[in-house]
Amino acid sequence: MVTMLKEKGIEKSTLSREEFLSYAWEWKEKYGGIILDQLKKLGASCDWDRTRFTMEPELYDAVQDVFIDLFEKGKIYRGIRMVNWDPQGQTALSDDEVNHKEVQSKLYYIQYPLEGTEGEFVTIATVRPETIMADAAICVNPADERYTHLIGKNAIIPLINKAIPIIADEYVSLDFGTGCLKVTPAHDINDYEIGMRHNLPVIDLLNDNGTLNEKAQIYVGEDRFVARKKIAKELEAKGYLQKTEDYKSNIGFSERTDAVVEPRLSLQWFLSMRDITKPALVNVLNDQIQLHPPKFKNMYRSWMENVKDWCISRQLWWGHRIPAWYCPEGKVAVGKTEDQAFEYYQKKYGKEPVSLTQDEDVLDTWFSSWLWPMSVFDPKVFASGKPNEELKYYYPTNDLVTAPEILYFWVARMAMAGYEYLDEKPFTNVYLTGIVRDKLGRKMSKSLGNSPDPLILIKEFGADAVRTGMLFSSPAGNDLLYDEKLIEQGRNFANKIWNAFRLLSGWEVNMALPADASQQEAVDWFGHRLNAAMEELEKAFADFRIADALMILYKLIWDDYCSWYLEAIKPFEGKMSGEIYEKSRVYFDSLLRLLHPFMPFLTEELWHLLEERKKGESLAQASYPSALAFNSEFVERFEHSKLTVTSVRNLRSQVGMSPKESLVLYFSGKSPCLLGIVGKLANLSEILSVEVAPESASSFRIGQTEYYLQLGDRVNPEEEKEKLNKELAYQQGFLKSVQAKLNNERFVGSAPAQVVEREKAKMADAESKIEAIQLQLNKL
RNA sequence: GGGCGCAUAGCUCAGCUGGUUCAGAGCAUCUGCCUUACAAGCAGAGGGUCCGCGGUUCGAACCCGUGUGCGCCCA
Repeated sequence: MVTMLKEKGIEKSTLSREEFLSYAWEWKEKYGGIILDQLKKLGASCDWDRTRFTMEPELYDAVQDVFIDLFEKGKIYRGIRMVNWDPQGQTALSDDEVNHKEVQSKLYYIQYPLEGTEGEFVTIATVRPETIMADAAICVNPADERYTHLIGKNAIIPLINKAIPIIADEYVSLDFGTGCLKVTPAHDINDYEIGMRHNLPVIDLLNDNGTLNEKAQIYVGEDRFVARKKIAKELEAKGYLQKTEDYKSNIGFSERTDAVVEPRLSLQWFLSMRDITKPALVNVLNDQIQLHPPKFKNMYRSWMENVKDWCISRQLWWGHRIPAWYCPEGKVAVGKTEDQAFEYYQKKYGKEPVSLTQDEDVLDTWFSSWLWPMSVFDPKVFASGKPNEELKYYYPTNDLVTAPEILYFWVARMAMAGYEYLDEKPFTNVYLTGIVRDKLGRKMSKSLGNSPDPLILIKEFGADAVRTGMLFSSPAGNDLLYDEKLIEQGRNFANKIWNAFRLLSGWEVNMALPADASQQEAVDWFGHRLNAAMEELEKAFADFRIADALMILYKLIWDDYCSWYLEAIKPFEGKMSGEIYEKSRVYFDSLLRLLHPFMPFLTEELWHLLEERKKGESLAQASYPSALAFNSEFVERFEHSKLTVTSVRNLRSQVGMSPKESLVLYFSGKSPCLLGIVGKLANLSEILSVEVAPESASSFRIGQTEYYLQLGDRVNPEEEKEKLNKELAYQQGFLKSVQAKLNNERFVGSAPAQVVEREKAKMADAESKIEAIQLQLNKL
């Protein structure tokens, strides 16, 4: 907004409030639309008919209703607070309008004589000697033994010879400067707080334009920086200046005028937080409201337990104007309009005001946002006290998704407002996302130029790729590091799914053709696998582990469905069994449904290509599948089969044998392998059970089963021996460590029986493996 | 200065109340493949002092203490 004005060559200071607001609305129309457009392009599934804006008349009214209500309840009051004052622009600045720079300045060590002594003094260190005339006390840490004897005595401010007390307060740091702090309540917020604790007077010695006023007694009318030099000089001349030191300090400069910002006490509006925070804290601690991830609970608590009253007034134009009015004698009336305020005044003070002027300030932006869960449905509820049907239906909502940085500003305050006005939480779950950073971990910022334009990314990679790319790297509550590689991964995933569909839809189907062994096994297995994955998925969603949920689907689709399932059912040549084809389509349909929340565009498109849908039917509204019971033993058999296939492939590639050359696989005893699939995917002509290991065979072991392949003279017996010896050594070492455990009486005595049993099983397993390896070795 | 949190593979992170061969995933890397869905791909492989030190325990990535390095909030 400020940038837009600058581009138009307009200085904010030349505008009236009304003119400024009309520009602000213009900006809002333009950029508010862009944000919504980006969300739509990303495929955000929102109720677009319900977009609302806190500056709409109805919501504006709601904010004022709440201010007036809380004022009448006595929860809103006026109090003193430091604001950033720009003496050149003669205006208060918001924190955003202050630039902090590190500046080389001087630390002055000034001696304050002790009252009633000759030549005794305390020394304080300050960067602002021009404010000594406003000092209200000298403060030391009560634990500082150097000064304990001085507490309760008086010191004399040099040049004006005024006595001030020496007090003790824990705030003072023992190692900064001399350990003595001059307390100047009007010119420093910490000093102000010390002053409040010790009932010290507040002496403001500056005029609006930064010159000294008559309370300074000396150098009246001089600019603060001129006065600083002159006072330092006079202190030195009169022997009060012990020394000066170079000192780096952080100083605020006005963004508008570049003047050094003066901290200044001013009257501001506050909301008392003592009572209103209570239900908002209790109900997070007792999990009525759950934070995800829960590590934020601690932070939330420490903040809520130490919360200070909320300063709700802001020295800005854009925002909800404070509905407070003042008569010339300073009495306050509240009202949304001058007429209402007039009435209020009459009622409260029993007379008519001479005139009323509205407070110039606006309310903190969170003072409207905290009403959002209610005001968006029923802006009148704060005045009426009776929720309408919509609010009753939607409140409280399930989940709030937001950034952890506004957990305090927004989330906590929505909870406060909710309990205050409806006596009910606004939401059950709060999912805290991370901030997007670049891959170097820096925040995205315009000045660094490291923030990508989402619309350009969407154009280049597709919205689904951008969504999944971001989600791959977003564990709850952690920052997500933006890296284009992740978006590429998302795109590749989308591409993979598209190609799976091409394969599926390209088959020539023969409805009469029965399934072969591999196809039948694959169909049976994938049914179980799918449900197992869905169970995991449901758990991940329930725990708000969104990146994990995506990864479960990524692996289910890419590895299980594409790499294993489709390869297992793929006909070598010729036609596809109708039965298998139908089942595969049903599986694909389920996968599309499951993936839809992550990749809405691609899945919607394929879902319609997969079969003719009814008019108006949409995957976005189709039911989401839920897990059914499955046979985990079957899933494990397949895992065993996978390992078998991989081992065969690996042995082949180790000896440089082409995957096209078929082999015979032998195994001893029993094998849980799905023989059809293993035969097909490992390219085996036969799989045979044998009593004794075949001659000159290479072997591998999966679980309890020993497998053999005759790879002929491609295998170097020496290498094979070495491999077996290595394996043997490992197993023997392992056996030894297990035996050591089991021989340890203290282990057997104190570990749970289950754990001991497991160790025994491990021992037996290792023993049988060693036996098998030795048999192998003997053969060689 | 006060408070909260983090440190595990080259990178981003899982690892539930301490106990299976527990050290894992994805990406990246390396090797071999243009195998009629996909080279934006396929098939394999390697890779870690679980930040250092000390303690508790039969047993520690996990619990306690301490040091170091980072991040955030408040001042």
